[in-house]
Amino acid sequence: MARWEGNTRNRLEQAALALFEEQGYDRTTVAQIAQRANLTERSFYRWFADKREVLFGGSQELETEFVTAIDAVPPGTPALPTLLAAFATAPRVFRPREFLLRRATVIAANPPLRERELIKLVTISEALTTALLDRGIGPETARLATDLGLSVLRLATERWMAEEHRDGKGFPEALSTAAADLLAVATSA
Amino acid sequence: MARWEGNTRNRLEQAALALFEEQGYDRTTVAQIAQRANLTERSFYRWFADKREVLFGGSQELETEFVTAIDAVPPGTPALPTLLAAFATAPRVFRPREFLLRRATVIAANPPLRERELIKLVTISEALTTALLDRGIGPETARLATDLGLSVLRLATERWMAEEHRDGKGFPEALSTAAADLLAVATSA
DNA sequence: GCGAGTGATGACAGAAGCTGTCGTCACCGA
DNA sequence: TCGGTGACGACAGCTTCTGTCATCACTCGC
Repeated sequence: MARWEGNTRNRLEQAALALFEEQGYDRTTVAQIAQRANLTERSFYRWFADKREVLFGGSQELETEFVTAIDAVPPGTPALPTLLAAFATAPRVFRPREFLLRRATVIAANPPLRERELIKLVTISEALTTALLDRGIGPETARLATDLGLSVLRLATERWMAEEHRDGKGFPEALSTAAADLLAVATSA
Repeated sequence: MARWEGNTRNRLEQAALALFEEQGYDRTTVAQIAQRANLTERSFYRWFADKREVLFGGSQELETEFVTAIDAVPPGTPALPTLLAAFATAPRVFRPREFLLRRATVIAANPPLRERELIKLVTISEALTTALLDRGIGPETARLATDLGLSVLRLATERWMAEEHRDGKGFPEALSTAAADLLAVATSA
């Protein structure tokens, strides 16, 4: 095996994504992933806790990014506006868009990967709630605001992805629009 | 092995929950569960797709219950009120409360089980959205309303569980209160 | 009653996921 | 130049999950 090539983690991620696309998630063995990255199966598990985790490396960074953005919002801002302001700033999207799309396709097609994605989302959700707590917002309010914020974020992102866009242009507007739509649904009693 | 005892599925569920409590989820093997239920490991997999699934047998019934309740709401009712009305009626809670509490404790302590719980929730969420769609509600509105409704349901349930209660008394009120709190957070821009 | 069909089960084999352990080798600092 | 450190390979082994086939209990039609 060719050792010390560097970039080990990224090599494994790329190999895994490619193989999942080529032959499907469940018909791909960890040994195959490792082999394509010039490693052994055992080494794969030194970089990732399990086979699913190889597609979720950026989760931690995203969480940090969001929390940092929240901390940068002017004090005294209400909970939901705080989250929306943070969302508008944060998405510098670390990974190339193409990678994210390929990744999303693979995840959507495989229940085990969807499960992992959901728990990553919950983890981020809990981090957001905690960040709001640190700003003096009450627990239940923080929790509700997080639910609302993530709902808005998803709708805005879906609409955003459906159109042609460059950079982050227009994303804050998409957030505002989605927030207004949510409010309309909430008040149409 | 003692065959044909009947109630096989339930025997496996009870054995699994007990063992998870006694020695933890990951230190319990499927073979042990099967043995306590007077079965072999292979038979376990004839009743449940995998080790996690043994704790989520009632998920399908709950989904059906909710969807049925939605269909019973008067036509023309807005999306969110429809969901809340359905939630207020549906929780006849099939399983004994004690079982649900033990189950919740085990799930909360084990990430693999949390993952499974999340995807079950998403499945129910999708069913709710579809049920709203069938009532002529637009896709995005249905989705937003489902997000809102589940957020309200969770808050109401948490508060509900924290107090002393008999039957379903007061649960509709808890839903109303939670909905009002959500609205307050949504509008406090 | 009695034989064929049906369904649940046991027994066995085996692939793949995941972990523990130990020795090896490249790199780094003193 | 030498010992420490960290990444890696090589095994061994347990567990999860699946495929396959024989067996046994129950049912239904005759």
